[in-house]
Amino acid sequence: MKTTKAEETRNRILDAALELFRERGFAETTMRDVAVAAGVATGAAYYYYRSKEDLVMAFYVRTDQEAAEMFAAAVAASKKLEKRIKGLIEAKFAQFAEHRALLTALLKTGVDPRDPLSPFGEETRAVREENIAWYARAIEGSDVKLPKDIAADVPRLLWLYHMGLVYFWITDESEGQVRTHRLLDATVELVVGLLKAAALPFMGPLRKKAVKVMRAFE
Amino acid sequence: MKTTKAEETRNRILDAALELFRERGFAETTMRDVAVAAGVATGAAYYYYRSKEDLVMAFYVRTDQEAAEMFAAAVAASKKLEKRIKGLIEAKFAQFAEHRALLTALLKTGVDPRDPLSPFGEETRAVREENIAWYARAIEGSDVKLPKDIAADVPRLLWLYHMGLVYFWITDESEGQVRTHRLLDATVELVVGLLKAAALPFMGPLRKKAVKVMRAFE
DNA sequence: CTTGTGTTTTGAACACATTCAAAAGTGTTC
DNA sequence: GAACACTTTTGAATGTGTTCAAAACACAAG
Repeated sequence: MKTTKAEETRNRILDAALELFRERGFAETTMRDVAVAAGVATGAAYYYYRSKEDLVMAFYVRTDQEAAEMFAAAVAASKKLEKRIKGLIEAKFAQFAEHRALLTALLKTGVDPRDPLSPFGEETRAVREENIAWYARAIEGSDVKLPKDIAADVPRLLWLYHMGLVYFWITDESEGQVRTHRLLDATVELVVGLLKAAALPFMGPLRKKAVKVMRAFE
Repeated sequence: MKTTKAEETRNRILDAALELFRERGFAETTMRDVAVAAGVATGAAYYYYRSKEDLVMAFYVRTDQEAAEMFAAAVAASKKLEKRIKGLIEAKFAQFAEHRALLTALLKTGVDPRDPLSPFGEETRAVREENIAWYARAIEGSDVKLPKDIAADVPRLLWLYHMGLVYFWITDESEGQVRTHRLLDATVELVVGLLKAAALPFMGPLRKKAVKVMRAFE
């Protein structure tokens, strides 16, 4: 738990930023505000973070890592893949609930895959792979047995599915994000149903076609 | 074809902007550059366009409208739905090819549905509905008969599918966007196959489930 | 013509993210 | 403890999207 002085400053800046972002909103908070609140000069914020959005990314990474126990609990809670996936995604929502709106800032830069903060880019590989690994664990020992030819790809696909829901959630202004939860309920059923159906003997050709699509994605 | 003086100025600004965007890139072009190139004061650009991105949107709308004949040709070219959809999407790519990179600017603001320039928002309804209508026309008189319960939703879903491909295309840096074309080939087959399968008698329950999902989307 | 009203155009001013050169601090080597 | 190198901190300067109050213009009504 030893934090050097620099670490301490770094955290102070992030904490100050988050507090202001939550109170006032991302766009309404200036980097000067953040610096003042953290008790440092404006330039200091840029010594530790590349951009205003980078602050949000730091928050995202930190929060996502802190969620590890909740993810583990979600997987442990049931043998049913459907429940596990729902659990994982709901855990993520719960974790980020307080700062939901803030994440739109990440969306804006993130849609461009060339942006360092893109969820598909090189820089975010570590978090991404960690997240994908959770879906691999969810499948392992669940009630769904995957055919060999698609097994390697499915965790990545589930991650993609989860990203879609996260996007929907971030932009969902309905009370308590009910709409997202309804969508989750409906689609998770569909997705797992599809995975189960994929194992049926006569589904071989269709799987081949699907695998071909995934290869195009790379 | 009468263009008032104001119209003329408006167009001059957009044309100057596009020229610069193509030569130099969106981020690298300043609004001052645009104004100078168009022979007006900086403020004039903002009299006609709300923002720098709004220039791109104006270009998008204009180009999309100009594509009407190509869309019509794509639908007329075949009775096979698969070919028609491919044709529509390829027509769009062809039309925007020269300014592909430019559209990332729209992505950035567009991911936020609250943004006026979002493809899902109120302001863009007209273009969106026009685009959706093309998919309705593609289905009409094609080799695919849709079940009543989903018929109304399918054009909108195809539009969504096409948006996904457009997103992929915009961000696809492969030579001539081959990867997107491969993805298009592979998925359009899958999509149409799915629509055909949906008509089979025993698919009723699954369709019901799918419709439920669409309702959650609203 | 003159006046008045609405439209178009102007360019300076503003706000804010980001950069940068210089200063201050910290620690290490002799 | 002096000299050096490296890290951290500073705050002024820069660049650019956007706003705005004032001018210039267009044109209708009297």
